[in-house]
Amino acid sequence: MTLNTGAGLKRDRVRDFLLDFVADMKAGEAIPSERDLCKELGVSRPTLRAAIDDLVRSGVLVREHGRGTFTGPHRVTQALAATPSGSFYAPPAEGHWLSRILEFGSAPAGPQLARRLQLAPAALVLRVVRLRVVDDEPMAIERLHLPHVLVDGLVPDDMESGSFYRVLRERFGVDVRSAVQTIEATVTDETEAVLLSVPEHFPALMVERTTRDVNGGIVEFTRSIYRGDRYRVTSELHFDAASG
Amino acid sequence: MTLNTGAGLKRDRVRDFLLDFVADMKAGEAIPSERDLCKELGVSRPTLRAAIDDLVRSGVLVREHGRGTFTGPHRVTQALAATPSGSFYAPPAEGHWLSRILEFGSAPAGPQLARRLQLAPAALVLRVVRLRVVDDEPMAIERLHLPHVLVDGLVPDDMESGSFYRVLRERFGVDVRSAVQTIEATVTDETEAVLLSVPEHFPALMVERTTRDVNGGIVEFTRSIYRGDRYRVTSELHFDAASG
DNA sequence: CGGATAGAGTGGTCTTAACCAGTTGTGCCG
DNA sequence: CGGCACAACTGGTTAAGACCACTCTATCCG
Repeated sequence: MTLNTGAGLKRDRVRDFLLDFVADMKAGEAIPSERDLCKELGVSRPTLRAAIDDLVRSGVLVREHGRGTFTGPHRVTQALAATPSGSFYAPPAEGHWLSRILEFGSAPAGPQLARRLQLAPAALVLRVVRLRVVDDEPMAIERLHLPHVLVDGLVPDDMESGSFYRVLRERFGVDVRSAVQTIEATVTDETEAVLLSVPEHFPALMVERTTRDVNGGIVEFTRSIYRGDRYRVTSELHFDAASG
Repeated sequence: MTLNTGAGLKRDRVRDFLLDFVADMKAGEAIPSERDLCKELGVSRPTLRAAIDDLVRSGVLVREHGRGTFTGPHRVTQALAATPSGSFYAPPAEGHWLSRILEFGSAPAGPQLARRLQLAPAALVLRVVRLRVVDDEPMAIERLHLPHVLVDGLVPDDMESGSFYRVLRERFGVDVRSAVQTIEATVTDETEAVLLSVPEHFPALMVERTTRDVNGGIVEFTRSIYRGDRYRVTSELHFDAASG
């Protein structure tokens, strides 16, 4: 029982260790006590607890005061799914999706993007604008921004079809782990209306997403506009006893 | 500068203090440094940071390494993920929330609602329409529907302030466990526009939520309209190795 | 005068060390 | 034999301090 070699935050290494540890267990089984795990792994209890907190938040583990910590009921956690596809990230099952690349090129990040991607303002950023089309009907405009160093050699073809995240993993060794996503209501402006074939000021969802890899590094910042009449977001929430 | 009297967790008292503190500030303004706040409030840095963590998760504050901690963009941000403290059901953190009850009464479910609530069409359903107001500004219209048998004796006052879900638990023994939520883009109709003090056809989010208790029984079905300029939804996604 | 640099201040991470609060099993006492 | 109390777990909260990484600014040197 030992941690991986010293890359990244200790808390994340502990979390990953626990993920492996839990992988072979049945649902509802108890893991060792926090104090035991601290001794085994050679970390302090706050660090260990921070790692467990992550896994509790994502539903992998469940704590019970005075009894112990147990593996969660359902093992795979997919917190948020978007119709019609099922997932924001998996290639949609329903309909025939295509992407039309409208823009593809690198430029210095500038102050705003630098902040979003946690890069130096002068660092190169790959900017891709693509129109997503389902069954010949325009569905969304995605504006992706990725640190150029991560994806040197990426070509427009890579983004025309299939899973972009698979390309990232297999060709560039970038392993997407988590994302924070913000959704808000908006209406289309003139350009967006034309691209999406809807009237100007048509209801739409603006989705901003920041994606991170296994080490917590930022992989992409994306701002997308989805047609309001064709797109909805579904999510499932879970609470523990303490929730007010 | 001092904390409230000693009820509840210190971390939560610090968080509430910061909420009050931040209430009078403009968007993007800096709060005092962590070390200064510790001295002022007489708490340790881990405790102070735990409180700030909550507010960062719910979008009230934004941290910038090496620069400081700042108030978030002036919007109400609601975390979709259920976090230990800033849950979906707690009144959102920023500003002073009130409810104005517009409608409150029971009637037979009818075919549509019966299906949503899994009741007989003749079963009584409590219907509540309330306008949610933040800092004197209308924010959302909520239309709640609950099986009447679950909440017999509920009065409008119960929904004017505080946590409705706490009332459910403490007074009616209903223990909320999970919810499925759907978000889509829309624009306000005439009635909604008047209530929300925005123009007709203004961008808005429609949120439908079905809530279940610990036994899987349906507790409520709610359809709400939120002002698009003041409301956003944030969620955190996690993937395991298999995600493509 | 301008650019490099050192220092002060910021948040970020981790450790050690208590003590509090539930749960459970065991053993004593009635 | 049965019930109650205590002891030994469990997770929950807070403290105090050290050190790292990043940002900004003011000063010094060319």
